[in-house]
Amino acid sequence: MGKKPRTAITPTREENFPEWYQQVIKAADMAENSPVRGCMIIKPYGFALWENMQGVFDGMIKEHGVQNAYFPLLIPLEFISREAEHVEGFAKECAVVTHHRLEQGADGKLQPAEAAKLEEPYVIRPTSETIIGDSMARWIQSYRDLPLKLNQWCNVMRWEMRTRMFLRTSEFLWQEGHNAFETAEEAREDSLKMLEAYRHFAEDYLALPVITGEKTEDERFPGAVATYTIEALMQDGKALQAGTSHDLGQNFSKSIGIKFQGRDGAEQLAHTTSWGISTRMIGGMIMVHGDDDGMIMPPKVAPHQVVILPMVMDDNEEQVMTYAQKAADALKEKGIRVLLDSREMRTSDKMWDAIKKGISVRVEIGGREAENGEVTSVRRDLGRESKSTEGLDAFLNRVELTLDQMQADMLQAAKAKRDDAIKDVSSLAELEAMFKDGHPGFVRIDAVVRNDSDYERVMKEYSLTPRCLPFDDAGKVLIAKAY
RNA sequence: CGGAGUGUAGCGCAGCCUGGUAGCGCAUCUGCUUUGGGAGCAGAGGGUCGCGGGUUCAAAUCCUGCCACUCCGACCA
Repeated sequence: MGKKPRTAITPTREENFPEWYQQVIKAADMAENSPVRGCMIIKPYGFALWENMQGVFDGMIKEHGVQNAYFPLLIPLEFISREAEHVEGFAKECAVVTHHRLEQGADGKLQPAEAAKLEEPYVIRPTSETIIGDSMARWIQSYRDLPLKLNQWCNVMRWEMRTRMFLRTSEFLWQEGHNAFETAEEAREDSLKMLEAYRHFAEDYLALPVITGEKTEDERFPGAVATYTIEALMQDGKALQAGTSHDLGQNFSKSIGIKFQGRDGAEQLAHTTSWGISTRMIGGMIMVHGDDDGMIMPPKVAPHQVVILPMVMDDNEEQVMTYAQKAADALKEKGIRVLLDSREMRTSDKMWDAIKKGISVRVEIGGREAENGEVTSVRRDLGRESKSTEGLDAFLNRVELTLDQMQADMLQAAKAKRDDAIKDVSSLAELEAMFKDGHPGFVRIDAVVRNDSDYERVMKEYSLTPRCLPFDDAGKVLIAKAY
């Protein structure tokens, strides 16, 4: 068999990172472009990943006392205009619904019916602060109604100029949490708590190392008092904002009227927060974990944690399949998400399919294994070097450990790469030289650099943005190119 | 919205400069042989060449208008 070392994905990351990214998504069968500009079709394998992510995070927020609810897709135009900065921030990317009926035009083609023009247009939600706030204003009467913590899993739409699958699409899936509190301290604390939930989720489930910090004023969410972020670093050296939480102070309460009677009997405005993560995180996982053979799924959220490939010959099909089924059942019994790949395909094709999809552990079962009660397994992140054969029971006993180890190793590897790509500099000139030299990654510098008269020029020239004021390095700012 | 590029079979591309029967690789289907890291041979199916005008006996090819997508910027999760 021809076995020249070939990568499953062309081009390689080195050759053309953006193209590699697209090809990984295609090869793993996660998503494809849609007939609608800027939107994507999430295919079953990609959606399975999202569902697992949802499942984990949904559990986490419920432990924080958050309740799920659902608010409408359409928002009255007037709602959006309530908060001044909010309008400013979103007006230019809102899709607007203006009619409620179609009719045949003179040319026989369907068109919006003039007679069915809406008096007040609706906006397709770019985010739901205003419409949820409207409900909160009615639901909250007394300090006894607080805190109120709501979340919804939904789609939102922002008319983006330039889209990229998962990273930036006009329509995307996310969760948006909206909490209301009695005091400013509680709201501030809450926004930091939700950020910590994001960090925990990203690092301990997606194996994405992130830096937590606060956004600078210019990067703040429209209408927020403070915006907090988790920033991840992709393999090409660009940063990705993977989740944000906002302390909205009383800005939205004031403009929407979320008032309550306080303990002293006086009327007060609630303090609110909002926080969200989206399908964008999937893009981050691809760009942090993927290699030149495709996706690598962190075991904790992998759609399939183990794939079993039966190596069937003409004379042993029944024996091998029976044994493979037994192994699959035993794994399922342990709560492992296992896929027995019994499709009628060449085994080598199934193998590459499993590799490109990034299935965490691959198990090969052929005549030898069936005969001896063994399994042969390989970890996706380590490749064929990690191939080993052992008794089925021994494998079953350690499989959870193996998955945990892989999860930990993936985070560790990503962290090492990330830390390597953070450079400290002490002047703007040094920073400029760094990026002029093509530095891939973060540069850490005294936050006062932002007062430098030449700061704007340098940032613009190298398309840099301040990613955050990291909590772990007071007085510093992290600067990088970003998605 | 600027700059660049690409639209030809499911996917990736050649053909265009110099107009003349629409091709290649992979995938698909059939048969046989194979089978532990991308199998071999033989055969088969599959196309309004992005869309509309124009030039011409003749257009994937030349002219022209439009559309879509991708990349790089500006904007943003």
